[in-house]
Parts: sequence; C-alpha cells; structure tokens
Amino acid sequence: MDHFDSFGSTGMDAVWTGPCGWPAAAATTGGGQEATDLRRGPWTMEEDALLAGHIAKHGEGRWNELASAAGLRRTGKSCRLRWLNYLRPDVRRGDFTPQEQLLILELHFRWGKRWSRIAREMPGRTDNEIKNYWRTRVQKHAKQLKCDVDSRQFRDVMRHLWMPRLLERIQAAAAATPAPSLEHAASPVHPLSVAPACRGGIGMCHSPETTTVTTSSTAGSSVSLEVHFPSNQLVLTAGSTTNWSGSGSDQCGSASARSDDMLDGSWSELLARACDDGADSVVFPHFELGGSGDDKWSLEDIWSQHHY
DNA sequence: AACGGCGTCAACCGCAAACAG
DNA sequence: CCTGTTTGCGGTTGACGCCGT
Repeated sequence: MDHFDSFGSTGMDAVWTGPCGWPAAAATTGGGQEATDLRRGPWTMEEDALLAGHIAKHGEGRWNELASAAGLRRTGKSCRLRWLNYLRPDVRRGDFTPQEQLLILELHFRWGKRWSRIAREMPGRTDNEIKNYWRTRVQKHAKQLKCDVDSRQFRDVMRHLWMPRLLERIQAAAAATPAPSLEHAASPVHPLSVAPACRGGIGMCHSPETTTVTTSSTAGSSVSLEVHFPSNQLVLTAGSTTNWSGSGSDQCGSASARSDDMLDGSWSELLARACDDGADSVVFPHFELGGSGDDKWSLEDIWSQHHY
C-alpha cells in the first residue's frame, strides 16, 4: 500500500497532464500505437499496474521492448527507473534508521558519491533515495556549518560528532531493551522497533569498550560498524556473510516513518553538548587536524559558525 | 486567506560502460 | 574490431507540501 503513497501525497495521479499536454488517462487507453507519443512525468497507478503486471509475468530486462509490450507509452529507461526505485517488491520506504544513516555516512567515507555502490550495502534502499538523503539532509547540515560537504572539516564533524551521536542513539535504543539484539527493540515509534523480517539483520553487541552494529544484506554482504569506547573511534568492516531477509515488503520502515533525521533538532544540541562537556578530548579524540596544519576547525569555530 | 520561500523526492537527462550482432 | 543498443550511474530538475509571514 505504501507503494502508492506518493500518488496520494502528490495528488498528481488522476489529473496530471505532462509537459507535452498528455492527459494521464491517455496512457491507459492507447495500447501504444505511436511510439513517439511518449509520456513523461509522474506515473499513474494504471501505469504502475501495467508495468508490475508485465514484469510479474515476463520478468524484467530489455526495457524498451518491455515498455511497448506492456502497452506503456514510456521509455524503457523510465520503466526501469520506476521499477527499481518504486515498484520492486523489496524496496523499502520511509525514513532512514539511525543504523542506515550511520552506514551511509561511513560508506560515503569509503566510496564517496558512488550511490549505487552504497545502495548495494543497504538492501531495499535505492541509490536515488540515498542520493536524495545526502543532498537534502547531509548537505543541509554542511550548509548550516558554512562549509563544503566534501571538505575535510565537515568530514571531521561527521566522523567525530555526528557518527558517535548516532551510535549513542543506537546504543541507547539497545540498552532500553532487554533483548541482546536491536531487532527486538521496544518502542513502536522507534526505528529500531521495526519487525526483524523487514529490517534486515541489524545486530549489536556490547562489551565495556566495544560496540558492534552489524547489518547484513540479501546481496550476501554485510557491513559492521564497530565503535570503541571511550575513544569513540569508529571502525567499519565489510564482508561477505549472511542473508538479509529481503522480503522487505512495503511496510518496512514505515514504523520508523516519524522524522528521525540524525540531527534534526539535535544538531545544535549536539554541538552545545560537545562544548558544555568540555568534550574535545572525548568527542574529538583523534581530530586529525595536525597533519594538514588546518587548526582552524575547533569546536569554537563550529559553534560560532553554527551560531551565526 | 494569500503569498512566498524552502525542503523533499520522484523523475528526467546526459554520459559512459557493457553487451550483442 | 566496429557499430548499434541496452543498462547503469550520478547530476539535475520540477512539482508538491509545509511553514512562516
């Protein structure tokens, strides 16, 4: 059901007319005798049904052929995109969980803007979704700090403030439940509370000095994040291990649908806390500024920049 | 209530790699 | 090897909803 949420929310399904003046209804009538009359813009439920039905019968691939065979006045490219980003049964929707946010940050450290590569480690998430997340959320915070999202400074902030903060959240959630695994966390609104079947494997184990968060994927790969306390040092390892349950289903993530933006409402709080705690030794254990000689990026700088 | 600015996200575009003939 | 087609990717755009004025 969530698969069609966007239609409801955008309200464009029934009445939309494309840039070329195509009424949405036209897509459902023709049978596509004129391949040049291609539709663009938002997909209608009818088109979705056609595409999904055709793929269910004949499988995916050969998108151009598929588009015409399914009676869709769309380019193969458009069909492929729609399927991969929206209609695929295992696609997850809803906000990113703290684990996912952490993964995105860490994987971005490793691979940069290789969104599809990152998406491979996050089953059910699409590159488009991750890219949008990065642009709308992460870049927003870089902008708030008046630094470039790719700058060393911002990367340091992410690594030494943001990511530990996310881990704190993950830990707090884990601590709030008696179960050893995050998959059974308690609160119905908390992202971690989503049923295991659709969360994929996200596990966590504690020792006094180390916490490991592991996610596993259908692709057979897994990524684990390990944080060492009290230094808050973060280590990520990727390997090839277990399975993600993969069925995903549309409700996945919907339980986490409340905004849990990693820093929304907590960004300033986080910075403030870092200052209040006299935290530079705690929050910035290895700030790695020495090598570059860039000593301009102190907490005070962050704070003053953030505070206009 | 009307308006404008902003954030979000689905969809498109252009390019390049991979593949098939 | 060459050429045309398909697929995959990252960047960008545009429509919509929300919120503040």
